[in-house]
Amino acid sequence: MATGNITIKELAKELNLSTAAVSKALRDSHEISAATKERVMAVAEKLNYVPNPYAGSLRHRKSKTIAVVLPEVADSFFSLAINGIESVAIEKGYHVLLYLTHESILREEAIFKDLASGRVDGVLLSISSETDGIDHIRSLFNRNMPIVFFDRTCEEIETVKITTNDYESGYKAAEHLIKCGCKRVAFFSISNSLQINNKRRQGCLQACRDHDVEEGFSHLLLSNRASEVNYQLIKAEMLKPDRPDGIVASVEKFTTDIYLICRELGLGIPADVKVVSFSNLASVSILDPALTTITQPAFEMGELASSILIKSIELKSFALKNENRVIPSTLTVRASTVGK
Amino acid sequence: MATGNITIKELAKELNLSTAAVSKALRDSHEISAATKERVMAVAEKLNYVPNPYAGSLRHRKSKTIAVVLPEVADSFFSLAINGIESVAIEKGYHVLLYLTHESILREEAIFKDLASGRVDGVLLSISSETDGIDHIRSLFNRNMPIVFFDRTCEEIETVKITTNDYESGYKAAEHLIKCGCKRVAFFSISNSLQINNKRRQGCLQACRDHDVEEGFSHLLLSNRASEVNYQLIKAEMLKPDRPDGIVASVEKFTTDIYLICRELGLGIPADVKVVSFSNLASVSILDPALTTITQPAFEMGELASSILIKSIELKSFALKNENRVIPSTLTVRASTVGK
DNA sequence: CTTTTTTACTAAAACGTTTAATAAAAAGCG
DNA sequence: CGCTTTTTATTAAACGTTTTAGTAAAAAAG
Repeated sequence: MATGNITIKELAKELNLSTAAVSKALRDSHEISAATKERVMAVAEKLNYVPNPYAGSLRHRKSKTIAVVLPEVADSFFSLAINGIESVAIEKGYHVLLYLTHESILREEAIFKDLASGRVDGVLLSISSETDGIDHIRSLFNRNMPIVFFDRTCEEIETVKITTNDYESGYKAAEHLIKCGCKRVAFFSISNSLQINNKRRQGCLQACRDHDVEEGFSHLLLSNRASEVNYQLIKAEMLKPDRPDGIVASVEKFTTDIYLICRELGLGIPADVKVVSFSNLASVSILDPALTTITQPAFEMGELASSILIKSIELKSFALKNENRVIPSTLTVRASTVGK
Repeated sequence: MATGNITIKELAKELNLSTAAVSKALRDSHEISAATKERVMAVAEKLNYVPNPYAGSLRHRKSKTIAVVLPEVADSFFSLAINGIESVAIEKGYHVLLYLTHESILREEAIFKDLASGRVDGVLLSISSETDGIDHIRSLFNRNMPIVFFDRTCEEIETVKITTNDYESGYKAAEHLIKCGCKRVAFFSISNSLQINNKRRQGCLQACRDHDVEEGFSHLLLSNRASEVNYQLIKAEMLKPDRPDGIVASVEKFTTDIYLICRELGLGIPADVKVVSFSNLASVSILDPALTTITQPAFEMGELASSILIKSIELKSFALKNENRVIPSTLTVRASTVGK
């Protein structure tokens, strides 16, 4: 509502020029003499002229804006990713519209419907854990909207996907547990439909197979919403006679529940249960015990996603290929898997 | 770049109507017959018509968009706040443009200059720790841009400010330490210019005064950028002969360094040093030792800020008063301040 | 059966830009 | 000096909406 803004028309009147001349002068067109340009610039500066972005967008059919569609920003992974995305975007003169699905496919669909309006020039997407159908995504994609996935991808859409090496990370995590002596490895995740979870799970499973502890492998599906429910689910799991002695947590926030439950049940970490979690929290090293983690390159993934998307928007020659760009995660061993 | 979008003109041609009629039908105007409305709706649905937001914004001089200007989204406070902001915004049909200053006043100024374009209808702001001058903010505010502060406010601008009870929280934190036996309370923060820090510091100081340990009070100013620098600064502080025996950390992320340094120096928490931190991390209860915290109502602050801003945008009668809206924080005592 | 009102629509202007087409003046050239 | 080219500007249309003002036809009123 910053009304009363100065417009090109007013500049033109002030300068006794046509609006076209003013517009061209401001964009440093060769059609305008140096003298006139200076006059225009001076007055524009003086009157604090700032061009109306919507007029420009309407004219150009470009908004210099990208949408970032995420499940949530509670997770430290997404926080860091946003920092990366925004850094690149602002540097390239793009604006960032943030949309949160809160893990709801309905919200995701509503957002995608709106995005068909041409509000943005491209979309950065990490799908919700509920998302199974992809019609809403395909529909936008088919309208020639550039879409780049990151982290939580969608295989079916033929575009660039930025991920970390989820299969290998899952494998490494489970293998690490096994090498530390675990026989019953459990994988805790939030979804069966997310590719990212399946890959991690398969990695875990394969590690168990390769080390002959396949029958000990289990998969616990948790909710990404209510924390109390998860507490009970995890507790029930840990009360089973064949409870896991090693846990790979696919989501950072499960860690707190796992630790508290083990404490409640008198299970020692790492003595009775060893835990490794996908996490980007800085505080993992001061947990009790310090947490062994798989750290995703969150910031870098955001940066890469953002820069590829913007490149594809600006260079029509640079089409988005159906391609996986993988930035590896790192396993950092801490006290939750080794030691007394 | 979602070009080739269907427009009202095309609908009009398809329907043998004027664009005006189509526009009115879509907005359910009484000037259009029920029968025609139905025809229009049907065709709009069939052709997947989505109105061009920029055309509408241009016409209405409203964008249905708000800007959220933050230092960073690394902190869990801001993560939660964003969730609150976005929830309210999307519910009221608003879009959220996210801008990060990365604690740089230059970026903040650049962002504010751009916002003068009328790109957004209002601004939600938490200023950078570098911000001392406020010309850029006042300039936009004077152009009648609704601005609502949250968390890191700016007293000088006469508008609504959403904060928590920073003074009391600082007071309570320090008082708690003193009651636990601390004689030398230190306050760790990132800025001397931020109101929020001054209030917390003054709260701490007053608590020390009221309990006759004023001479033990100190204030350590840290950087919000480089973590290594802070590590050294904190370490130096803890190596002093009159090192603090109680720490109030104004920023969540200092905790990791504090814990690690105490460990390195052989200082026990809480035996030798007691720590309380402003923090919204869920994992504080599983730290070693569990961290006593002041928890800010981050989500609620975001919600309130967002809803007040949008209300003021929509109701011209609802002007933004120079008013402090305070949602109290809660002190949660854990092992870092009590126990062996 | 005329006059007035209501209904249902259309034409045109406007929001603030950019740009294609055009024109006038200046400069270059033989 | 005439011709072409270049420079510098203008006019008008366009981007996709909404809205104001206007109008023809139908309905209601008298």
